Amino acid sequence: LTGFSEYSANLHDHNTSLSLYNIIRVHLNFFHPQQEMKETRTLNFTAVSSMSNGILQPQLEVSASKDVNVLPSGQTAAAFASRGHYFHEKQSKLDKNYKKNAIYGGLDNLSDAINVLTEQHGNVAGGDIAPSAQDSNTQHQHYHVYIDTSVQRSFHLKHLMSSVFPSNFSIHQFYTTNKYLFICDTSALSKSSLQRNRKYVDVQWLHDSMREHRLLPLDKYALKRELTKKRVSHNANLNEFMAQSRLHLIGSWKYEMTKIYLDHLERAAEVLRKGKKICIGYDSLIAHVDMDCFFAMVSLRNYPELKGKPVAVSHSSSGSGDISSCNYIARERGVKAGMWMSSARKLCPNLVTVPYDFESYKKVSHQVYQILFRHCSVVQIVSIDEAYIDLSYQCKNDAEAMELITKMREDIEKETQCTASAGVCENILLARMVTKLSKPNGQQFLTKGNAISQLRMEPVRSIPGIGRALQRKLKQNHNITHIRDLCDLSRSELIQLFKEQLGDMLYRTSRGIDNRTLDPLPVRKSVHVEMNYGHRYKHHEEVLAFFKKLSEETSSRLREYKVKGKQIVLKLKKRQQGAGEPSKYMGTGRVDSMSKSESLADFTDNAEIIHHTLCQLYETIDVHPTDVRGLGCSIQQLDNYLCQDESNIHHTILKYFEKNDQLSKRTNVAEYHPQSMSQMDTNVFKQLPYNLQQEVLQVVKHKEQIKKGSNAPKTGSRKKRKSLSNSTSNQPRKKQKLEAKQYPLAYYEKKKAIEGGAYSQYDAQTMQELPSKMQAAIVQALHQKDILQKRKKRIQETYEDVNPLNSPHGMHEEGLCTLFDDGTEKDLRECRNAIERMITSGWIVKNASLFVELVMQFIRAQLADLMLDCASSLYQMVLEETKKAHENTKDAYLKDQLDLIAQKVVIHTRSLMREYCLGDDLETLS
DNA sequence: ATCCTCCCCTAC
DNA sequence: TAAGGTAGGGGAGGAT
Ligand SMILES: Nc1ccn([C@H]2C[C@H](O)[C@@H](COP(=O)(O)OP(=O)(O)OP(=O)(O)O)O2)c(=O)n1
Ligand SMILES: [Mg+2]
Ligand SMILES: [Mg+2]
Repeated sequence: LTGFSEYSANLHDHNTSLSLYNIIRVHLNFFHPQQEMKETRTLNFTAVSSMSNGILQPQLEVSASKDVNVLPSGQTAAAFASRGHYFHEKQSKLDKNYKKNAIYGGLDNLSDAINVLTEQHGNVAGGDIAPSAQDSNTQHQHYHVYIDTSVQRSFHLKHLMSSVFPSNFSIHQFYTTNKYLFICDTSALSKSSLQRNRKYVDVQWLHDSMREHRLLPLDKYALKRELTKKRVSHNANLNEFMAQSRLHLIGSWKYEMTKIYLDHLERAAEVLRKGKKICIGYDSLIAHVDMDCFFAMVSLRNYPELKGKPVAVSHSSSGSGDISSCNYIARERGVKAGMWMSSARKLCPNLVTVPYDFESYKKVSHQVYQILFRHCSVVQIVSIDEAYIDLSYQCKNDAEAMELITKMREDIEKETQCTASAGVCENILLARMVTKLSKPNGQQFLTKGNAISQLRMEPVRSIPGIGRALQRKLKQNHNITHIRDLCDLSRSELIQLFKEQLGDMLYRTSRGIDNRTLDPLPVRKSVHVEMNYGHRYKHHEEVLAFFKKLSEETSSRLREYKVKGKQIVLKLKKRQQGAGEPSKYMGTGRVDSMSKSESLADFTDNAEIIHHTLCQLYETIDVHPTDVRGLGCSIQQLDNYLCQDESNIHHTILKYFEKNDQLSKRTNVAEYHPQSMSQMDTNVFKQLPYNLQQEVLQVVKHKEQIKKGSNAPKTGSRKKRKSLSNSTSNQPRKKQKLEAKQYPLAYYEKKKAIEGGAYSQYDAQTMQELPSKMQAAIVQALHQKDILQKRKKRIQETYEDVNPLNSPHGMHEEGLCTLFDDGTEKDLRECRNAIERMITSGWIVKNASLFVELVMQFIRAQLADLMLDCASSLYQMVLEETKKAHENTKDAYLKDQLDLIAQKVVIHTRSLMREYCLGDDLETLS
């Protein structure tokens, strides 16, 4: 202390040093009144007040047995250096309001470190309390107390002193928040700076305590109740909310990581594309790695003393705070993620809560992925704490796979002090389910058969894809609770009960069938920003003000992700009729969710446009501002999605104009932006000849009228909408004008009639009016678009619809898939086998049209890629196989079906050939 | 038959 | 007090 006072003299900010001196004395007296301080140790701390370079590190001869925090001095120095004349100003400011400048951290006891949180509003203080990045000049800064984790471990901050609390000052990162005591100068207390869960005490308490050499009782110094009284409404702020939201973190992490590890993931995709598996005896070897109770484990590293106790991660230690994750001791008592603290407490009264440590979650996640990428080439990022690995490309057998997994799990534990579990099996689905069986801190390889037999006993809920609702539906309607119950039903029975899609899903998952490949490079299809928390408004203006923030956030994310979108969706949650204030603090309670969307003419990432659209959409929703419980914005139809192909289509038309220079007159009518223009590209529109523009506009206006007639009284709820649209349906309907007469383009007409799809979006009359060259250009564009759509679908169907037919008979979809995936390296024999088995298994009888569709898609794909010989082989093969089967069977029905199939294939192929201008003769194909 | 809009479900 | 987000799959029902 003596040493300290000497240093004090060196501190320009005398008050800071004095206060430091005082608070340390208080603690010395209180915690160690008799203790002799013979030993001298060094306690470093930083006080940011210096004129020289912003940093002083006075040494204080008091006890500090553990390492103490040294603030990132580089940062501070830089911050101050950049300000130049700043210090002169600061000096006078400090002189003027000397009491108002400091926020100090105190000591819990002397063996703990001290973090000194100095500074007033608006300036960086040694990295400890920092305004979040952006607007450092404005009033509205966000402060986060940041404490280095190495310190946090042994650091219990007990007292925070300040005369000035930033309005959104938060100390959530500390061990437990409700112990804090804020020592404030009442005069400086602003209403907005109060945090209702804390006790506030006048600064006089400190002075008196020092005089008496002991900590005095607090009651007398407690600040008046009206000052600490709660504010009526809080209205969470979007940025602050996102900073605290665990769901925001885990929801945005996948694409964040994808961006960071793009190189690795591209290489992974390349390996998959080459398809050179080296595993023997298995179709695939897939590993799934998932961290054990991730948030809980990471947070617990800061509290080694809590080992062995039931621990949950939550913002609050009671009430309606969500549990994000909990350790396995707590799970034994039934505590689960997503549960509220109050219910968890009932199950487990001695549950301990630890606060979130978002930075560490991100850091550990990185460490884990670095380990995975270090050892593996094909990794798919699933979430903040899990990944799939395709080991088929680097392990010959399961033993090698497990050896690699062991190594990686060891590395993970060594480098992060957190454990992971892993499952290895023959496909993605089973790998994931085996992981669950192996938790916590375990690993396992199971053959497909073993995995399935073990999983039979698990509840249906353990199947990924079966959640709350489906579990309930299965139980209530069919008394199905376990996977084995699903296995008792055949595929056709399941499809009968649950329709094609769901029935098939249940069939496949219950049997452990899954032939998806890893997808390491996901393409974003939408961008969402949502906040369903903290909305309590009185006036529409407040809602609109939130839209401002919302659209800014959305726009900034779009720009960050480098995408623009065409469709803007407003999402709104409205208090349900009769629902009172929800039991979750600032929560939504019972609500009706609704959404409204608008399609723009152009791709946008512009905040104003988004804001404007949101406000417009909001007007169409009938809601009182007091009932708004959740607001969100989502952007769809992004320009990264199929963008190349779509721009090609545009280019086709634009090129036409460029080449032929037929841009005679132009108009400015493009300023007219009704909804129905959304399907058009304004750039193209602007370049159209004048008369054509007029014509297009006419059609557009007509559409508008129709829309208005039927659209006006819509509301959000499905029931209402239904009845309303019934009541409007007797109004005169469109049809009359769009009735087609005769199209000059027989080709186009036929396409539209037969194909629908891309072709049906265009108005025949308009087409008719176009110059013939342009017609040709458009038809070409339509054709391209059509192929694209088909191809997209084809990809989906290959994996979803083909699967069922291989089901109990083994994995013979491979044949079709190889042919489809890579026409040049096809194995026709396998393909032939696949077809043969489709026929012999009887599948083909029930799915004749699907089969034809499938075959035609493959042929079309080959033709589109100009793989004529490939198309020809497939065409012939199908005919041969059906013929062969026809001869070999006595089943008349099957014969009929086979005939039909062959016929259809011939017809479709012929029309395909015409489409590709390959002539009429099927022999030319060969 | 397919598109479009709105909605529900699921995983983390 | 508390921070109930994000993204994708898929279905219903009306429109085209
Ligand atoms: N409802 C949920 C589910 C998950 N998470 C977060 C916390 C989890 O730690 C993390 C990872 O989710 P997991 O499903 O992998 O769960 P854990 O890792 O916590 O436990 P397990 O050992 O079962 O994987 O995501 C969350 O905040 N809220
Ligand atoms: Mg986990
Ligand atoms: Mg996980």
